[in-house]
Amino acid sequence: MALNKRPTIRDVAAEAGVSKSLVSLVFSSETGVSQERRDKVMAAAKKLGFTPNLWARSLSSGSGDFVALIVADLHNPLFTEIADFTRKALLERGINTYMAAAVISERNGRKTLEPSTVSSVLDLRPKSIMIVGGLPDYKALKNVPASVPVIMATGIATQLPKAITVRSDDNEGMRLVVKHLKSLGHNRIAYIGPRDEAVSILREAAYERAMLDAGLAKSIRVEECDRTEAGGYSAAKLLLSTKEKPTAIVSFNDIIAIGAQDAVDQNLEAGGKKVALTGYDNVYIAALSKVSLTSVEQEKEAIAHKAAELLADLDLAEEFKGQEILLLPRLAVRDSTTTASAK
Amino acid sequence: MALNKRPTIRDVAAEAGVSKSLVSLVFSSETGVSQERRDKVMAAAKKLGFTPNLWARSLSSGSGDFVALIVADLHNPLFTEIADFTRKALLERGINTYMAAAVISERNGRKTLEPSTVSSVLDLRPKSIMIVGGLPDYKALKNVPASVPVIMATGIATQLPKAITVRSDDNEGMRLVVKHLKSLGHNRIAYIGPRDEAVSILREAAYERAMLDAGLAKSIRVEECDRTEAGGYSAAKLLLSTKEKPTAIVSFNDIIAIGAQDAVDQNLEAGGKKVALTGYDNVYIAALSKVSLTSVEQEKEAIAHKAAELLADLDLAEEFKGQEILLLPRLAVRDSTTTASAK
DNA sequence: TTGTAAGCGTTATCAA
DNA sequence: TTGATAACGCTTACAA
Repeated sequence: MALNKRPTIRDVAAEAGVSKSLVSLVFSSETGVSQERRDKVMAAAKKLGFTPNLWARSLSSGSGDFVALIVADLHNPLFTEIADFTRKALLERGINTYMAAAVISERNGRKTLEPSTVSSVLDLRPKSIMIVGGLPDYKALKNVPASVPVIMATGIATQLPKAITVRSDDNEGMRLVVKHLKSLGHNRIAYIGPRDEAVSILREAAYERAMLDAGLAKSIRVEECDRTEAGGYSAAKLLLSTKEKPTAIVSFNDIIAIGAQDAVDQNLEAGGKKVALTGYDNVYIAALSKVSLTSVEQEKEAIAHKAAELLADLDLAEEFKGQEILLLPRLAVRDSTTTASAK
Repeated sequence: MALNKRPTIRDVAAEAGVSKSLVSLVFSSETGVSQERRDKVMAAAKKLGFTPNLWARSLSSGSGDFVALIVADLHNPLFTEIADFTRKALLERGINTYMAAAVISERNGRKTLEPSTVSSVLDLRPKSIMIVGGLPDYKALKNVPASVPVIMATGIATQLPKAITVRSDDNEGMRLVVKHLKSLGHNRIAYIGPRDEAVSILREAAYERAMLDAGLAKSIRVEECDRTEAGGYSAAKLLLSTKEKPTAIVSFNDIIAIGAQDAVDQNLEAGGKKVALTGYDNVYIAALSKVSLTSVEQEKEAIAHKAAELLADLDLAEEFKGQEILLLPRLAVRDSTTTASAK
């Protein structure tokens, strides 16, 4: 029933009256074919609407001429934005990208990465791989051939010693946050966030270090919560119900902060003082004027560009193998820390 | 350098001491192999860590055992949520999905679909295809073999006469919106939105029809804008600066409405009356308590389920070829229409 | 510069 | 129930 079968190299060869290897040559190399034949082949290809099958190509050649992008979570705008920037940067270099979403399934409460996601991408034989965000596990990526560089953007994979990590410096990010809050006169600064994987643990540690450095060690108060608005809400609610209410709350990310914002607002309505609040990631929701959340911008575009550079250049990637590339974040100051009263 | 080459059917065959066709049989059919050999093959496969290469498989067999999901825009939560629901529903039926993001590039101001996205997906030979959202053009999809059903979720593709459209009824959605606003006493109800493709044009028409049916024909006032917050803001600003200010503004979608919300708030602060505002899609941002936007829920989950049903069952899809499946939307009422004053 | 033939990892056909 | 052998769409020695 395949009425509309795509034409193959063979069809083109027949049409042009040449061998199929010659057609292949025309499409894979700039030189080595006489102009005359080249024109004939191109004409035939155009006539039939032929485009090479990318996958048959990479099956045959052992490696495809494209980069694979695996996005950990499509609902996290931080990830999709970085993925998009990377794709754009790669496209400018004339490199095709293939973007797939990681399939994460929840078996009895534990998240696991469906290995088929990764293995099907590997079967496509990309020349390099970028993973945006943290994955629940990295088993499936152990099978990546040594010749294929793996770039982690944002996430951390200690289990992949050869991977290159491109992320922004959380220590610096938290330093910015704490410094900003301290300069506003805050003295009791709490933290809320999850402790579910490398990034969250690192970021909490970064907060603690920043507090120490700022001489605010004693005011540390941490409340663990999950990565949802609801989680942020309850954690903040809890903190605000303690006797020693914090005057500011630092959140692991924007989603959590947005949940916490409700608790902060309720506290204000109940006659409490305005509690300052910060997020992290500077996702576009944080910038909405209704939300107006002070947040740490990880410089997504810079991360994407650095990643694209490595993905495009295998030699460069080889050089950076196993390293961590840290970029400097920047603070986006908004109403959640600067306005004295609720709107 | 391919140190970690994945084992192939041949390796397994050698290890198990059988022919490679037998290994293939074991992995592709439940029956037809003696239990003894089957066990031997499975043991060898497990030992070597073999999993079949999905793409070599579909290259050889002419069609892969998976469904392709093409998401028009990763930044639109409406789309990613529907895609995720669909994937989940398909996974429950034991069907693999492959999800790819459409690459839309902007050449001198005109958006076009990078045909490579679609043709690469087609080269993978999915057994059916779902497109979530509207694409700038459908040329690349003309090549889909007649045997492969195409399901459009949310979007409309008049250029694909064989495609099945699953979407919610915009006429009903707008009827709900207008009825709701009318019941609140609104008499001047304006509309803002783009007119860039089928869905937006249809929705605007649905609004006009709903207004007519409600006997509010004379109060129709439409302002065109692009699909961004900024677009919504300026359109609303414009409407509110006219002499006959609307008392309510209906937006094409939530993003636009969120932009319009700022204009509405400013109007209020400037001493104006509270203008009611509605969105469309009921994206999760609309539900944030800071935003609290009345919106039309398209029943994403129902759309996803219907789509999954069609994607999974080729015969059923054949039956519905070229048809449009309309689901009933529902109104999510929130503060943006019910609260008399700003918070 | 061009063609022939083998092979990428798999399935499918057909004998054995 | 099994195993050769020829595809699938392509690349790539190797020969011509």
